[in-house]
Parts: sequence; C-alpha cells; structure tokens
Amino acid sequence: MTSYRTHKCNELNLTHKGNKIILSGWINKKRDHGNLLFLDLRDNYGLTQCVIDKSNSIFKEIEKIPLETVVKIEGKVVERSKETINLNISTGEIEVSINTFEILGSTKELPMPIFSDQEYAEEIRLKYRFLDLRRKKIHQNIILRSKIISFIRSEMEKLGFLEFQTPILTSSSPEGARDFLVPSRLNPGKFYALPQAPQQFKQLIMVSGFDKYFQIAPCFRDEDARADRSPGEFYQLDVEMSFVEQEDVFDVFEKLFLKVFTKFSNKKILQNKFPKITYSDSMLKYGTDKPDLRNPLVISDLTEIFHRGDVKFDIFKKLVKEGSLVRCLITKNTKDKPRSFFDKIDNWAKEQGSSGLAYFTIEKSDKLTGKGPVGKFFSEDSIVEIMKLAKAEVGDTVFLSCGKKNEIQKILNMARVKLAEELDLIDNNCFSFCWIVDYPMFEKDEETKKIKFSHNPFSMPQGDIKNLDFTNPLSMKAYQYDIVCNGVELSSGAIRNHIPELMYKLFEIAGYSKSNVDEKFSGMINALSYGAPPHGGLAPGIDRIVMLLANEKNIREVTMFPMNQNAQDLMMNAPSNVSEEQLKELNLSIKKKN
RNA sequence: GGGGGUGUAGCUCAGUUGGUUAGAGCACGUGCCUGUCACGCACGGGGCCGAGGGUUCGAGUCCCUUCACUCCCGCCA
Repeated sequence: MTSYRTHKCNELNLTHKGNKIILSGWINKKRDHGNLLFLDLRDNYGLTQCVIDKSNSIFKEIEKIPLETVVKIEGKVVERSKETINLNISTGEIEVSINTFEILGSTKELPMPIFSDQEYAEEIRLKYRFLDLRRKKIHQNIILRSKIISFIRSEMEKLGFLEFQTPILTSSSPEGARDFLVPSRLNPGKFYALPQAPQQFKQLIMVSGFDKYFQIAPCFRDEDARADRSPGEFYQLDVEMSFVEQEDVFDVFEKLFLKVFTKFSNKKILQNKFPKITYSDSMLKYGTDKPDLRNPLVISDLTEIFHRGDVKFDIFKKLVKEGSLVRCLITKNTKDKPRSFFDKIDNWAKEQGSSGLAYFTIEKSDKLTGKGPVGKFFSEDSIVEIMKLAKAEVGDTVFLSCGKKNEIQKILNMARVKLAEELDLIDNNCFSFCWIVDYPMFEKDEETKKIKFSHNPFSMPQGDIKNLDFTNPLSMKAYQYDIVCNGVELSSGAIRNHIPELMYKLFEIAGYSKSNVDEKFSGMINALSYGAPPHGGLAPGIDRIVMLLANEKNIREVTMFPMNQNAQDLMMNAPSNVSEEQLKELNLSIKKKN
C-alpha cells in the first residue's frame, strides 16, 4: 500500500465489498451514459470498472478526461447486480463507486489507440514504443519473455551452471559477421569490437577451470535484418561445459527445452528425444539446414532417371549431361487439384527467380502415365522407377526442379514450404525439434574459390584426432551442431578444438599462418597451450525461443525496444550525429559524402 | 547491393475505365441518454491523397524520379 494505491487493478473482489480503496492507473475506456459514467482503470495487473453518476459534483469534470490519462481514484467497492457481472475480467463481480479523483499524468492526443487489437504501421509503433507496450498483447509478450528468462536462469543454476558476465568492449576477429566497432580514445586509431558472441571468453572460462558456464548474453552483429533477426543486437543463452562429448550437451538441452516449452506453451512437443539429422541428409531431403519437421514433404533425387533412353525430357537431359541435378517433391493424392493450383505454384517458383517447377501427376488406367505438361516425356518403366525413388503413389504429383545443387536446394526448400502452406499440411499446434549434426569443417567459397571454415573455426574435427587426414579438407566433418524447432534455427554449438597444434593446422588450411593465428586469436590459442580441458557448448537465441512460445512471427513482437529494418531506433533517434569535439577526442573525422 | 508489397483525416481503411465539393469506422469536440463493458443517438472540427516532376481540358487514380516503412534474396563463423 502506497499513497497512490491500496490495491492493484486485478485485485478487488467480493471480499472487499464495502471497503474504501484507492486505485491508480490509466483510463483504458469510458462508457458515458450522460448521467452515468463507466470508466475502466488499467494498470500492469488488470482492469477495474469504476462508476460515477451525476449526483457526485465532480461528475462533469471526470467525464471530460481523455483516455490514457493517469488518474488516482478513491472510492468504495460495490457488488455488481447479477445481470451486470463481467466474467471476462478478474474484478468483474465488483465495481468501484468513485468518490474523488486526481489527475497524476495528463496526455496529449494519442498517435495510436491503446485499447484495440488493430495492427498499426511499424513506424508509429516504434516511435511511440512506450504506448505500443501498453497494449495488451505485446505487454503480455514482454512479461512472458521476462518469465522465460527467469525460469531458464533458475533451471541452469539447478543444473550446476554458474552465470558470468563477459566484456562488451573486446577485439574484432576476422571470422564471422561484420563487427560493430567502437573507437578508443586512449588508443588513437584503434578500435574495440562489440562481441558477436562471447565465444572466446566462454572457452577461456573453461580453461580457467569453472566447468559449467552460462549467461544470458547480448550479442552484436552488423548484418541486415529479417523477421526473425533483429538488426544489431540480440540475446543468447550462452552455455559451455568442460569434460563433455556431443551427446552430453544434447542431453542437457533436450531436458531444458522440454521443460521450458512445456511450461510456457500448451502446444504438443512431437519428440521427447530430438531426432538427429546429418547436415548432408538435411540438405538433400529438405534443401536447408533448418528444416520444419512439421512439414511432411520430402525432397528426392531423380538425376539418374534423366540418363535413361526412355525418358524424352530433353531440356533436363541436356542440363543433366552438363552436370545439373534433378530433384523432386511429391504431393500426396493431388490428382484432383485444379489446373490453377499447379499454375499458381509454377508461377510462384518463377517469381522466386527459378526457371519454374515442372510437374506431372501419376495416373493409372490400364497402364501408368504422367498427366500434366511434362508427363508425356516419361515411359511407364521410368515412372515406376520414379515412384520407387521418391516413394510416390498413383494420384500423387511430382514437382521437378533441375539445376546446380545450390539452386535446386534453395528453390525446393522454398517450394516445400509453399506447397505445405497451399495444401495446409502444417499443424501449427505443435513443436517439432531436431538436431542437425555432422557439419562439414570446411567449405569452398564460390566467389574466391578458397577453402574457408564453414561454421566455427574453433570446432573439433571428427575422426581419430592423432591420425587425421588433411589431404581432403572438404570431406572433413566437425563436432558441430544446430538445434532447430519448427524451421527456426535456435542455436548452433560445437565440441571445441582444445588442442593448439590441431588448431594451427586447421587454420592453415583456411589460409591463416601461425603468426596470423597468434595475432588474431591470441587470447584463445595462448590459453589452450596451458592445459585446456575438452569442452563444448551451445548458444540458443533467447528472442527466437520467446518468439516461438509467444506464437509470434516477428522478433520485434517479443523485443521491448527494437530497431527498425535500417537499424535505427526511431524513439531514441539512434544512430545520430555527434559533435566535432567528440570526434576530435576520438581522433576521427567524417568523410563528406557527395 | 538486388527484388516484391505498402503509403489517402490523429489511427485503421474504402475510393470504379482519369471527371463535380475525397468518404466510412475509431479517436477528438458539442449536445442527449442512469447499467454499460467494442454502450447508444445526433451534430461538428479535422486532408499538400508520402515528396518532386511529367502526360492531360482535367490526376488520389496514368508515367518518371525520389523518400519512408515492411517482407524476401545476398549477408548472418
């Protein structure tokens, strides 16, 4: 109890009948009957209906107060008559008969209504975020976020993990995303970088002997935004453990995710033990390394079919001869779909920048035939073979894409999602997790043709560490893994390479000399030379976990003060110009742009 | 860096093949109304039709340029 309130706006019920009380909050809604006024008062906790009529001398005055004004109300708790009970709110059995009121905070005309479920332009929402956050749905999302983080923190502590903070001003590293740089005043011409993740620090914590670490860690990456990716900054549940193998890490996180997702959602979790899919399988079957396993559609490779003499699909055959692949998606029992359905998919594929999707439906009268624009190119024998390879049946439709591996993976990944949406195949009432494992250690940069780390340079390669074969680096796999839920990449992680000689060797393959490594990763490489334990970890994105649990499609809906797509904070006006003095102090000058 | 969508009253939106004075709901203002909970009724104020240029007798509508917001590709070890 304070001088502002004796109760909160969700608290009053019949047990308070007759009590004199004080409430403070925002005027959510008024219903003015002329001689009788209902006023819904709102605070963080709930709503209370207050009522006043013309017999009170302040009636005319209170009638005029605009919505969203902050007021203090003194009055008496009154039982509502049976017909006027409102079961939608916790205080619906009573109302407060207003005695006096005081305006605590007045309001200008609102740029956006608070009491409404309408959607609003992003620009207004972000500029007036403090108003947007008063709205019920997003207010609840932010509270949910707080509860989830708090729950995770206590679960991690129960599991014996210690929470540590790591530096925000650190050094730029050559791998990974674009860094945010911070000029150093005391070291003119030099820059700090904001951490893309506390990757090196958490490994150093392991070398320091702390055994189990976690942190709700801010991460900064200067890359372009997406619906599920905030520009600039986001939070990870950063975790690292000593003396563990991949399965030990999986064990901890499967338990944690099951607990978190059961506690904060009613949706069904499809697997208690998350399936493991190798990276190469995932790229073949789903065209992506973050497959949505709620989607039953699977990609199959049909390239071999186009070497057959009894297949007359000459355009594809020519491309296959030149090294292209053909892969397909099968939709079950779509023989009766109208022509417009198939045209729509084909047009959509063309809009995505592909050459479209060829398709035919498998039919059977006295023999098997392909119905549709390209059906006539396939003999009965070849259709039998396709049915075998793609697990297709009579009545199913085969959608074909031909091209370079990267291209068809991309388009079939998108087509898989598009077809599932069109056919309504995805059950939105469940969560489907999986691990993606066995990432390649290296990959070839298509532009520079050079070999680079495909994921994380600190990952441990698979195989007999003492006798690793470095002659074919592109075939090396790493103990590197991702966890995916409903097609959202929640995190990546790895068992780390804690052996300095091996680290130098791997960096050499990626084009870094020993002295280069010593300079760029000095903290890490030096530490590994003084008795480093085997260790590994994971770092799930907090924002994305909350997004899934709040059933939101955009990360701004679970972020309190997000930036817009151009990485601007419209409310605080960031980024902004700075004074000449500030620049001078930092030894910086701004190049004029013409 | 590239592609798509959107931009009309404070907010959400409608606005026909180019044709009089650009509309509705909510919000705001005035009046009526004592049981509403999306209260109701009547009246009213409020518009550089994102900005600039062009075509035309005439542009919210057609063309060009540009800006803002957003979604996607690239990028994100």
